[in-house]
Amino acid sequence: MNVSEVNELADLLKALGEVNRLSLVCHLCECSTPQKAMCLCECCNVDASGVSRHLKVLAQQGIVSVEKRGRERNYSLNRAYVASRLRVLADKIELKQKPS
Amino acid sequence: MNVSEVNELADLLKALGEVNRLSLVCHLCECSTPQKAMCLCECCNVDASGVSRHLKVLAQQGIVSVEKRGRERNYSLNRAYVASRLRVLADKIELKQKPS
DNA sequence: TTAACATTTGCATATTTGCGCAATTAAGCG
DNA sequence: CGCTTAATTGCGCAAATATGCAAATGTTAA
Repeated sequence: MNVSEVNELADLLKALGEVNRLSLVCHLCECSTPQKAMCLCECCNVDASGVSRHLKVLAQQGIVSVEKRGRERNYSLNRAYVASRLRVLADKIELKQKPS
Repeated sequence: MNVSEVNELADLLKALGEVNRLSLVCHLCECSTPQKAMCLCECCNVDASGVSRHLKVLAQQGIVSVEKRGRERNYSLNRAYVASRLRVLADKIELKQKPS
């Protein structure tokens, strides 16, 4: 794992490693349909602008996807991507990584 | 997943989500034997005190274990623990969590 | 066009975090 | 006992981060 890979992974983990952002992720995790940002305000202790900023960070890391619908935006969790990144690290740590 | 579980997990991810700490983890990952802290200085761009502090954070989160040997301390990665925590999250995200 | 609504952005602030340096503790060795 | 080495801790600083409020943006609907 080279330097830039470590950097990228650290960015992903850092994005997940903030309580309110992780709360957002966990909330989205339990939703089968994309969620409005306003609706997501309830699951963490920040106002709308804070949620907006957190969701932006999550989107930049590819953790969530945004879909514009009129004046609202619907967010959904990129389940496969996030899970795969976490498993790659878990496998590496347990020396189970696939041969390259 | 309740509030305190989210908090704990966020702390773990935050500990992993810093480049130098993740570098330390990745380095330890490739070592079959415990490593001296001094030896670990080389894999990240901080001095001994910085490494010490980073290792402390990792130890507090249970990511690494310390073993005193005379005046030096040997660190090793808690592979099973870290991997399992990452997989639990991955499973949750992909809706594959075990029934409780 | 005006009003209402959803979201984002600018700004100021408070807190956290990472860092190096120097001092300190702790252990081995002459 | 001094001297060296390994590691930690206190301190101060700079940079990053999270937050709320208010203003701005964009969109729908009356």
